[in-house]
Amino acid sequence: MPEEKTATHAQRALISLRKRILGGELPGGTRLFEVALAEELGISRTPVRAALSRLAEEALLDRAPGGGFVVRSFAVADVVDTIELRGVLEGTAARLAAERGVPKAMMDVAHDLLRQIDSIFQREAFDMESYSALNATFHRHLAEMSQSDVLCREIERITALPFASPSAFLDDQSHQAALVRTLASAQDQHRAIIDAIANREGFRAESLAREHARAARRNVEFLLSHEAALREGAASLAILSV
Amino acid sequence: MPEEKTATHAQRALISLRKRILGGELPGGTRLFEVALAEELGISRTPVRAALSRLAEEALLDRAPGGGFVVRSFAVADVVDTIELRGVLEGTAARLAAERGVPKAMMDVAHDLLRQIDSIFQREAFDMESYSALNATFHRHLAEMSQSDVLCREIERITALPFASPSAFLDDQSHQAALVRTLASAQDQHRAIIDAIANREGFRAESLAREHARAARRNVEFLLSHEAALREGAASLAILSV
DNA sequence: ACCCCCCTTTGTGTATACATGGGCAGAGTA
DNA sequence: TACTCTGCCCATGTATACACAAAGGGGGGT
Repeated sequence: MPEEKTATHAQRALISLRKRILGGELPGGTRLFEVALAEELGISRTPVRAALSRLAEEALLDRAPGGGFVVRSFAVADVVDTIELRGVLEGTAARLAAERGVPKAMMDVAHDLLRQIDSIFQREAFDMESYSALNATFHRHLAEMSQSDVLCREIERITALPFASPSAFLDDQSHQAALVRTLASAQDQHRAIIDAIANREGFRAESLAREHARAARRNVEFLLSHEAALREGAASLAILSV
Repeated sequence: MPEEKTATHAQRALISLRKRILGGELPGGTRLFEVALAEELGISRTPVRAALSRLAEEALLDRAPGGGFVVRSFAVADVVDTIELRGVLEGTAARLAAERGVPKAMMDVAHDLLRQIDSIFQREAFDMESYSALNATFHRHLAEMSQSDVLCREIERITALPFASPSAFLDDQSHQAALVRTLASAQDQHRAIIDAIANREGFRAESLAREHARAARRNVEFLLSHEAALREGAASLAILSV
């Protein structure tokens, strides 16, 4: 077997359960029982509890009133609201960056990331994997430019939800061709946000970052409007309850 | 004080540890050891672990890289940023409420809360405890008017931090007299926010809610500018690292 | 026939013993 | 003196046994 498995049982359980929740195999509302999971995974209850507890931190599980854990339900409205929230938070990061000013070194990194993303568009075959990675890095860097640990932390937290990540629907195989066309304009927005920050235009930076998140929202709504066919290919949406 | 010890050891440990962290008795950066805490509390490691895990969910503890927990450090900048963040989130709630429209029943509750707060100002002796409670209720209701579970959840999460709560510095004994004067204008802002929502003025509602949070920020900055004397009385600030 | 009580089942809470692994100190050597 | 290697120690990881509380079902009483 691929001996890659991480050290502790708790970590393996965490990874395994997370995958099953995100994959929709454990639908929202499912009560998770320690004993059952322990037997299933061939480990004792203790590491299972540890894993469940961490999944609750990740907001994938809710604690049931009398103890125990329940898989959190995500409706379509929740996905939309979460993306909206990411837009608001990234907008705040952009505004704070503009208002507070960004050290030159950090600004250089931002421009470098912009250039790297540009270069992807210039190759013949579009390398979605590289774009997705660079896009994630750019967004992480944008958060850091706010120079607010608190804000970074919350953005990271929200972004950890699979459907709310800035690169959420890029890996989905179903509609890449249609998607690539929209990425060029996303990159224009990236550039505009950095420009606004450089010019200390807080309001403009915030507005642009919010609008940028709307692209992800349109993406979700597009995927969901085409029911089964496209939705099958959208792994990030497997978690949806309805 | 009705000594209402809850059922389980884990809950008692949670409460005890939370109090000690918030009270500054366990300063930021302190590593918490399971065995030591277990002995200290006279219980076994298992419930201690459970309590630590929940404190990590509450963002009062960080998980150390190699396992274990460390008390989170809050600098002044973090307090300011957290309050700013609350303003942003409540602003978003207010905007969404305005954009999406609020059911009449909910709007009635909001107006009723406004009236109840008004009535506090009309008594001779200002009842800070009642004001504090009503203020918290009003802010919770404002979040709910957004009709977004995701947003409510995040607001509640941020608001759980002692210094970020809308009623954070109201209970502090030291400067109540000076404080009461500002509360009347806070109530004006409450009214304006609800008015904006009723008129479906999203931008105005958002701006007002943000500005409203700035009052809390000014409060912190005032308390901190008067060093020891006032800060002693501000229990919410005991957690501060510096 | 209905209701109440008890007993069993099931799930989490807790204690404890043992495993494991990383870091540090001390000794031995170049 | 500096460096490294070894072994101990401490903190967390894991398994397991037992405790306890809640819910459900069956049996007996009225």
